[in-house]
Amino acid sequence: MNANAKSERTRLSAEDWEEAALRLIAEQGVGAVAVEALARQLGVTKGSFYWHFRTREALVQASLERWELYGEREIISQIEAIPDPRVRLPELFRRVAHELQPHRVYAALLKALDHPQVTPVMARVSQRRMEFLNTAYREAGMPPAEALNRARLTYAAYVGFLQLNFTLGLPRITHEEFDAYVEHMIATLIPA
Amino acid sequence: MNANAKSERTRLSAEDWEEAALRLIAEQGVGAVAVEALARQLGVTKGSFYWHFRTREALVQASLERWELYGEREIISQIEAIPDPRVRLPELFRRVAHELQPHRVYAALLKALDHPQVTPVMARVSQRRMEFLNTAYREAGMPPAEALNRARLTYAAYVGFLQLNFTLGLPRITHEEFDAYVEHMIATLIPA
DNA sequence: CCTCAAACATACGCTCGAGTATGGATTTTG
DNA sequence: CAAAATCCATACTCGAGCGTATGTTTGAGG
Repeated sequence: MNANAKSERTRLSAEDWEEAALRLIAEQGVGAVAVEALARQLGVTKGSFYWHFRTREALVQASLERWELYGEREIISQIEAIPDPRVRLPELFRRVAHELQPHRVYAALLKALDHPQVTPVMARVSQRRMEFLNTAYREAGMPPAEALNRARLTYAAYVGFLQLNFTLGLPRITHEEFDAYVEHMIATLIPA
Repeated sequence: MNANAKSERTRLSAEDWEEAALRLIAEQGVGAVAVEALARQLGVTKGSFYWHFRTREALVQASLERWELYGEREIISQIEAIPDPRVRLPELFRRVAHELQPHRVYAALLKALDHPQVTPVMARVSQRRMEFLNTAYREAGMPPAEALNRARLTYAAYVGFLQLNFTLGLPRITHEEFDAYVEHMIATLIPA
């Protein structure tokens, strides 16, 4: 798709820095985004960075905005294409469960919720997703008041699972056990 | 119970430093534990600190061990005193929901799960709590395989709620709405 | 091929926080 | 009360990381 880590492209653009920063965020968190470290990883020096960005803060900001803008839509639009509302939620659960890769950034940002640049982004993204769940539950036939709470509960379970499994690696779970867990979630949280 | 923040005790002990560190962790996270900042808060200088601890890492370690050791037992022992297993879980949910203060440290540590000193502590604590939930569900009459998954789901919901509400402050929820949410959790996650 | 702006390198200054060295003050104890 | 142990202050070093200043390369258009 584009240049890899080391010395394929001769000149870099601001977008290259932003994507590299996002990779670093996904792997080591927001705090690990250091200018000189990124420069080494891209095969250049600070001199390059400070041409593209005014400050380190600006890079983080641009990366987060980029993530919020381009890193979402896919799954939601796929789910919205499913005609029967009652099939949507189980399908959503299963797909999210088997594509944990794109959630690496989200999991990393969860650990930086107090960061002033991260907070508003995560507030917007989480809010949107919960509202999506909310309408999905209502369209599946659940009364509004209950649907809202169920959406909150579902999303909390998602967030908690990310934390416990992704970062902590707990519980040590096999592939089959995981599938059983997902089905248990579906049976418990989605009305028949 | 003991000396407060500023200048009541003339001499300090290692425990004083550990408790001060835990307060700081609860309020600003593990990353905010800085030696000189803590010293100012306690009304002394670094010279004092490095008599009690060999390094900053040692303080963090001691604080975490202290938290793991003394900071738990209360709620669990209270719940275990309830005779009827079917009443335990709803009671647990309600008490946990209305005593969010002692969970500040846990919520802060969730944001530092990648920290090498935090990881093992959180793994142990979370594992213990999930096993407690597991047996509670089994004693309430749930089949073992289902009970384990339900325990995972419940604890994930707890963790996720901490993150979304505590740190992010989302969703903006009133006291009454919160109670309704807790009852919804009980109705959804606990078998009749 | 020449030029000029974009893209990068090099070398610096600055701040912040951890850790050390050493001496002074304050208890505790024989 | 003297001495020894405990507790703390002051004054440093040192490395990491951000940002700046200024010179150097590269490549696309005239």
